[in-house]
Amino acid sequence: MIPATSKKTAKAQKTKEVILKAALEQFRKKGYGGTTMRDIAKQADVSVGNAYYYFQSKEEMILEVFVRSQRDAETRNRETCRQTRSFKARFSDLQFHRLDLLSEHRELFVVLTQAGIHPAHPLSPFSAEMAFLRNEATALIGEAVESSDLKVTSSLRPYLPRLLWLFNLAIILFWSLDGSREQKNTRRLVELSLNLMVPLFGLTLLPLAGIFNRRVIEIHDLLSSMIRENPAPPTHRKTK
Amino acid sequence: MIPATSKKTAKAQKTKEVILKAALEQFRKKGYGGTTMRDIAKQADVSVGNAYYYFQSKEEMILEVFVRSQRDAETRNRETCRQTRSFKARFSDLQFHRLDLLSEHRELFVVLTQAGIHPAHPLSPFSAEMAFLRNEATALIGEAVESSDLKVTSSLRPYLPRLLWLFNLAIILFWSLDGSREQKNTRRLVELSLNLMVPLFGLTLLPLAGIFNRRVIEIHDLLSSMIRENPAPPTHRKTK
DNA sequence: GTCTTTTATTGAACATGTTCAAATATTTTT
DNA sequence: AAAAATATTTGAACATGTTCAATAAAAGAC
Repeated sequence: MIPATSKKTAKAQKTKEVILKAALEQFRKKGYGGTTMRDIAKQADVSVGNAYYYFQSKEEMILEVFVRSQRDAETRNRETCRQTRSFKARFSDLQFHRLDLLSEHRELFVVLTQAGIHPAHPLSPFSAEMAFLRNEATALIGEAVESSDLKVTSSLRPYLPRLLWLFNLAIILFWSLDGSREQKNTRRLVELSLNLMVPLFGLTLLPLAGIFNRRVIEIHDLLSSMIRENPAPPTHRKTK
Repeated sequence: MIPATSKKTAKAQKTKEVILKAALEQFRKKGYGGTTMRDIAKQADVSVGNAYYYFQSKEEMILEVFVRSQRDAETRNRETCRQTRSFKARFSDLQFHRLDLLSEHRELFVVLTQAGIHPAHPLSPFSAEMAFLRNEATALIGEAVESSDLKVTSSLRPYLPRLLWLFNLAIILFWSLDGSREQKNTRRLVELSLNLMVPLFGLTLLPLAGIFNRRVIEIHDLLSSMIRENPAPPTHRKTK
């Protein structure tokens, strides 16, 4: 969980929980845009100001959902990794376990994405504030790649986790907009993309592929320059 | 231009112009977020309500800028096409002519992108309302590909304009966030991407590439399913 | 147990995008 | 040119995310 206003009273922690639950219920019932902070406060039986004591903004409530699902996906994915060495299986599982968990809140991720477009926005997946989440996610992907059957040149290998994480972001965006039944289209997109990517990774082993590989790395670096690394690792405080 | 409230008085047209100019000046001076509708109205010396008579929302003012640049890029790109058959040259030019024109308003496109995330939003590049712009842009790319030196299998060729248009969107997003001097990074990204893509397109001619090509087409179709085609061409009305 | 400091809670006030009914100006009809 | 119809303009009112000074509750110090 977010390490902001945490180790206070136990009661406070509970209030936060109540507010979050109220928010989610309202979101589900009336959609994010249709829910006002006053609605949420009323449902949680607290004042509007109190909600702002626990959440920096309406948007930030969404984040909380995401963070929790990340933790959940983590333990679950380790299991899957034990069961199969297939990269495709591992990676799909990683995607879909979480997405299935969150399927009721798909709409919320559109909002999160909108905010996140701007790398400096606290909720952006590229922001310094999100560094911890990003690193967790990237590491998880790294684990999935590590001992898998994926064939790829070793020069590219260190960059894979982050590249796949970026891909992951794109998938989440697509998913959040995917109105097809049970998000069939997202499943299809992941499947198709992997079918395209995995063999291409295999081709990076060819001697002539060197020039391509280098370019992929350069693109990786360029995209990575959007990421704001976490400046202060130990003390967690209000990151306003 | 947008075919909404148009063929009215000449004076009205002028007022719209005045308001738009005022808006842009304020945006440049104080940023999009820092500018209020009241600021704009004051600067344009009209009432707030009047601004809303011409623009459906604050966001829509941004669009107007984009639409105008598109027209401009169009004539200019035709020229370039006459001068070179190199696909890379043509495509880069297409990108950068427009982006250079708009470089003062880079920030605005972040806002546009945020809105556009949702395909149903009127300002989304995927929306029905934007169909005309999208089609213009896609057609322009089509022209650039047509008689160029690009080597690519014929089965993929019909899909290129739209695929490249999607790529184009990604570039614009990157550009709008690119703080490097004179957007050097965006230039680099386009260059690197083309260097990666163009040879890959060449590879689609190989006999073994068929399966890849088919997958690319399937991905294309999937992504295209996000696009809302224009349903009612003639009568334009409030699309709230 | 009382005093002090910290944490939690409140609701009214604020900022700002947007709407709307009414007023004014312009164009069209007769 | 008067009347009718239509287009433009206004500013006050509205909705809603957010802030803030004041208050209450809890925890800690003594």
